[in-house]
Amino acid sequence: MPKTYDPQAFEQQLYDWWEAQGYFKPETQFAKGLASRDQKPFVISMPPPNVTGALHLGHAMTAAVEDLMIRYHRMKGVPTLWVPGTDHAGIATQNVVERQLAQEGLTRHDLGREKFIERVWQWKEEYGARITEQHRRLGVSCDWDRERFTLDEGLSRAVRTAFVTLYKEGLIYRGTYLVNWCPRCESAISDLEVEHQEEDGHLWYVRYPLISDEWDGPRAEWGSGRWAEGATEFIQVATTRPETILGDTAVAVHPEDERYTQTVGHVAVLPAIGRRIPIIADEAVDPEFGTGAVKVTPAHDPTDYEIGQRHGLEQIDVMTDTGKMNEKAGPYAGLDRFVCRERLVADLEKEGLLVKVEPHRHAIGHCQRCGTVIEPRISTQWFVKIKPLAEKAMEAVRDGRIRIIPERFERVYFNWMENIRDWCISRQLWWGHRIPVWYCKDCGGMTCEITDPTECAHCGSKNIEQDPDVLDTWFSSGLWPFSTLGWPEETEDYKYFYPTSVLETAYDILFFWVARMIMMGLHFTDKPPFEVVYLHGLIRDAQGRKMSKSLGNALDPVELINEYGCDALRFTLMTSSTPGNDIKLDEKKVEGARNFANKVWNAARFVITNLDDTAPVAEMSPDEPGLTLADRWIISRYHRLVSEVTDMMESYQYGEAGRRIYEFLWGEFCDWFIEIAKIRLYGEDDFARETVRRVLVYVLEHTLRLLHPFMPFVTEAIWQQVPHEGEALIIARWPEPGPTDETAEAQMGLVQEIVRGIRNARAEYDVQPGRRIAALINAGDALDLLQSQRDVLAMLARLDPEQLTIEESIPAPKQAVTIVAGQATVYLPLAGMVDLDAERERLNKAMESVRKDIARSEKLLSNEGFRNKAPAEVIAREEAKLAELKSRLTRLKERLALLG
RNA sequence: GGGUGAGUAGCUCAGUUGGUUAGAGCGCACGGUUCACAUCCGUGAGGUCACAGGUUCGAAUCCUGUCUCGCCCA
Repeated sequence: MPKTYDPQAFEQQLYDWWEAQGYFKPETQFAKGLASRDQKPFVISMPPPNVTGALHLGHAMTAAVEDLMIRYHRMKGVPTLWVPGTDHAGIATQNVVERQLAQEGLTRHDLGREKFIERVWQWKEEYGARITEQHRRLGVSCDWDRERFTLDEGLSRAVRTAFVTLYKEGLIYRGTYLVNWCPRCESAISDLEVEHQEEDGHLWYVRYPLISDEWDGPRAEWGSGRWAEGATEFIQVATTRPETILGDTAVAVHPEDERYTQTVGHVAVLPAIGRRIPIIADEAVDPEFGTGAVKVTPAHDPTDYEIGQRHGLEQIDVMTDTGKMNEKAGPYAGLDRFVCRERLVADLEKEGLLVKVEPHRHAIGHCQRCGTVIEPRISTQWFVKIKPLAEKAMEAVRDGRIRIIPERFERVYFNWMENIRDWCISRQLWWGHRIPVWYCKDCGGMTCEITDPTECAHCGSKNIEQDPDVLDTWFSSGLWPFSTLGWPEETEDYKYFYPTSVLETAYDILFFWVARMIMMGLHFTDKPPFEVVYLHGLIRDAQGRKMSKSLGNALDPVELINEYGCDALRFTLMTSSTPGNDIKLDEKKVEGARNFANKVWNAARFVITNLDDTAPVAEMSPDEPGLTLADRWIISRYHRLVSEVTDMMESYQYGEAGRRIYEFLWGEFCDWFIEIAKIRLYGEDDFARETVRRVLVYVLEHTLRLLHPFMPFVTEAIWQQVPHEGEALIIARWPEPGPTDETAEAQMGLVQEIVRGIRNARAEYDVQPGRRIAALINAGDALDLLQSQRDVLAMLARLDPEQLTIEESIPAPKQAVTIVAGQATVYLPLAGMVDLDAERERLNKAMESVRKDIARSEKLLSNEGFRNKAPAEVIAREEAKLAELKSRLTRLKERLALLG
């Protein structure tokens, strides 16, 4: 093994080998007898990354968590399947390809629908392959033979089936409603795809002239400055979007607003357009806002839309698909909506109709994909009637058939589900699943079928045309857990692997994706699509900002892997947070994880180079004869680790599990056990040497198994070199907890305390690091124990074995440093180095701290309530602690007295 | 406006049924070329667990309120 850990040297190679061996496939488990078909499988559908570009750290996070779950279950001997795939990502992908075209000076219209789609497929082939390659670098052990793409034939059939079914059930309908329109994407989008941002805007106060006995309407041209000449009465409204004035069809006030009681029923003249619009009363108006009178634009505002519905107002869409003003906008037709805003405001001012402008902060909706300001707009679209689906979806979580981790997200889920609104699923795009509805040009009927119809279902006319629109990407993603397994066909995979086990993803797509999968899954398969939803947090930069390309703070997972190795990245992602919490990723952490990998690498190198045909060690117990204290201790600690880590894995505490393994390997196995092992490895006793080798092999080989789901590559690479049974760590069995030895753990604790005490004293007294010093150990009850650990103490504390005295009771030498450790008292006669004053001060400080602890402990123990109510175990522990402290204090006192 | 998360060492974070002296990594200080590892080893400093009440024998942990920051929804 090379001296330094170099992940580049083996990661790729190991991955190829694993894949070639078929280890990622459940069939291999069956073939090798590692699992059987009678068992309930563990299944994850991988959230399909968009084929828009490259993977980011969020994908790395998903990969790390899911691969950990998959590897853990595979090692547990459970049939395990992880289905990978990619998403066509309608708007996003169409956008990137359009951007690419724009660089060639082309638009998608220049190419035409067919050519454009070809172009997007080219993109998909290129980037889909790249994503797959990157996924492999992340070490994902998914079944690539089952890889799917949302536009695959099978998945397209699933989409068709789903649509047609919902259509025939009356849960999909077409209608003209107010939708969110993105003028840049030239498409409707769903409520979820609108991102609201607080922004500084303005509130324009405008007055509309009222028709009266004195004034029956404008006599001059708009823009002449005399348009409202002669008008005597006005109603004042306030708006944040003046351009929508052009589509106003009423002015509304609150019915109980006395200021306007007289005005209701009058008629106003709409500026610029000259349309006569009524003053109406409606409960929805907030009398506190602005002037208490609001302009009503049913075609461009959600509230106004509803008011319009109640009052039968005309809906006038004044814009085009691209956000320009249309012919309904009168003099402003052809202008961009924001240019129109400026012009109109200027003209209103000129006509004396602009009363004032106030700064105003409000939330503005933006397109999630391109950032363009959303225009609420009347449009004919397809919708899913969602309430019936949502009811069932809530029930599944409420009754525990689906569990969300962390649990708090269940409330978020309910909250959203309860207030859910119909889902607009049609998109005016070219890239995606075409809506399977054909319109008859003769009878006007709609034909909706799974297979393309050739004639109208109503009149038999051949003169039919398919709806040009495509479906929201999330409509197909919603079917993912079952469509990837073959649904609507009753395939073997579908029957065996569905429903899946865990759906793991970032919490930001809980609504977009998870909720929809639950709704669709329950509706179409009658089963919850998964049992557990595990949500991880978002990756942020070291300053806590969301990583983004525009900020330039996005770390590329592949670059990190190149620099630190995949294992380091994955270990960092797994151990840096708890479920549902965001991670501020600092490259320093990745470096630390890389160092850990290096540590494990070198520990293994040490073990391996010190073996001599040592056989694999399947089992070991602390009570096996011939073991030393250190052996019993490390075996016991290891068994405890297995038990704790397994519990944590079962309860989704992966981060904590990873940290425990880290602490064990570095802080116990390397820092203590390996050091102690050297005594026997470098000694003359063959039996002792062979024993310690066996312990080293046993603990190392099995701890690698625990670490494997966190750091798959380095563990496999090492494991292959360590004596073991079986062909690969990836399919090795997860260890079972074995017996522990509390006595050994306690005794080793004393040894460690003594060693630390001596090291501390050496450091404080500036003893040369290499110098072997004398020590007198007053062992008390621990005499046998400490005598048996002479070599260990001498080695770890750098004591001179010739001058190491361990007795039950030793009179203290005057010129010595005193260390009180557990039942033992250690004297270091550092000739000529001990400053008596300094030593007195040291002892006094120690006494002070002990006295404080004694006081606290005594107070607690003398408390009636504590004695009566605390568990006996806690009381006993406290009593033991107090006794220990008292003995410690006595010894410190004696020592101080001796110093005079 | 509603909901929700966070506030623990200089920084980033652990701390899952309330129970020893609240931990880690990084950073910092001091010291180290011993044959696994300087991607390392040893030692150390550093915290009134945001604040105020409450429940309890006992609270970082449970409850109430307040403040600051973030996110989601409207």
